[in-house]
Amino acid sequence: MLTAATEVFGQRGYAGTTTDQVAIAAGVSQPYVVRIFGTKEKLFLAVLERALDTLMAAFRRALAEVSDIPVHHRMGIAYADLLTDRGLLLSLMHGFVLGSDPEIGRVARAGFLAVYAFLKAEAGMTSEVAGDFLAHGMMLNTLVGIRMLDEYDTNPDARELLEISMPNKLPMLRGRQGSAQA
Amino acid sequence: MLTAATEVFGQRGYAGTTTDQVAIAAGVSQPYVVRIFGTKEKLFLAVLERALDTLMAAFRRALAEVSDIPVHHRMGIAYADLLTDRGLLLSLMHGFVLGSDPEIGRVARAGFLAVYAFLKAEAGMTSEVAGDFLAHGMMLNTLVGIRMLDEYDTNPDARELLEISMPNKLPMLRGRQGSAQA
DNA sequence: GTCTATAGGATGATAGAC
DNA sequence: GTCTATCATCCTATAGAC
Repeated sequence: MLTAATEVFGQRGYAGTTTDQVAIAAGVSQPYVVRIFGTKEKLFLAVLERALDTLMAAFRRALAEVSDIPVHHRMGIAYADLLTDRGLLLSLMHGFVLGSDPEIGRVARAGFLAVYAFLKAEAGMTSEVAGDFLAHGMMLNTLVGIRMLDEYDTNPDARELLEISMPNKLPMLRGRQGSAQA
Repeated sequence: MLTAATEVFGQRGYAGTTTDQVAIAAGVSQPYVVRIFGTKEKLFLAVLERALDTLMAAFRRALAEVSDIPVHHRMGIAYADLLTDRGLLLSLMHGFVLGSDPEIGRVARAGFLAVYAFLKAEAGMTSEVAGDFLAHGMMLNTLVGIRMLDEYDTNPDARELLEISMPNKLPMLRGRQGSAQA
């Protein structure tokens, strides 16, 4: 049910999603969704928290890996791999731009800062490198959210932008165009 | 009325904004807002188009300037200056993550690609530099949307992140904390 | 645990007066 | 041009049965 909610919220945003859409995606009744999570807002907060936990776990795993690929690059791959968890990065992104909402904003800021702190303290990045890393993460989120993949075949600039922003990830993503989306 | 709508949409997003909130912000009646723009969606599209026009105009102006500051840097300043137009960058950002909506997605993708094309063709950036430029733009949008400024005084990481991402812009922004937001 | 039925409130849009 | 009144729909949440 959380994963179903993640997918729908990722696609339509917090306000744009109805508890009924989540219920249908999860194969349960609408009142049951509300019964389990209390309110729609609590459901979204649960989605955000699971997304942040998943993200941090992926980063820790990438950091612990023994490999000759530089840490910085491994973390980028780990981030892009999260695209397979449909709606996860986009739900986060929707949370990030809703900072004006008291509860959502609090969780979003705390999560964002936790990632930044992790990149510096544990992954050993400088402030500048961590900032660049996050910037490219936000770019990737945006490209997915804006569905730039839809223009891959028809617009050379779109293709170029995608290839710059997520090399190695495109074959996987292009295999599932048209459907729900990441 | 468009500027009022821009501010509200920037803060609450497309679905999270009611035509009544826009009407109040503009000092008119709710039916009048609908009467003028036809539908809420058309209103949002008008906001997006104005934002994109304003953005491109700012870039062209920065490009035409005679200065010893490198073009690349001038464009960054021009972008950050758009923060004074409340809600403009955030309305754009909300549009960007709604790529799944047929109409909004179409306008958002076209606008994003137009900016990318401009950066390469007219500002003379390489694909990589243009990609980096856009990435940092998305980062700035995110930091504003998440209201990272609210943590400036209490969280050293937040402060650091803001200073990395928008040097020279903080004094201006900090002068209007707590109110609506950019 | 999960459903059906439904209340209660908001919201986008229309009609029509001034 | 702009408003008041209002409808119809949608949506979150609750009540209560199985």
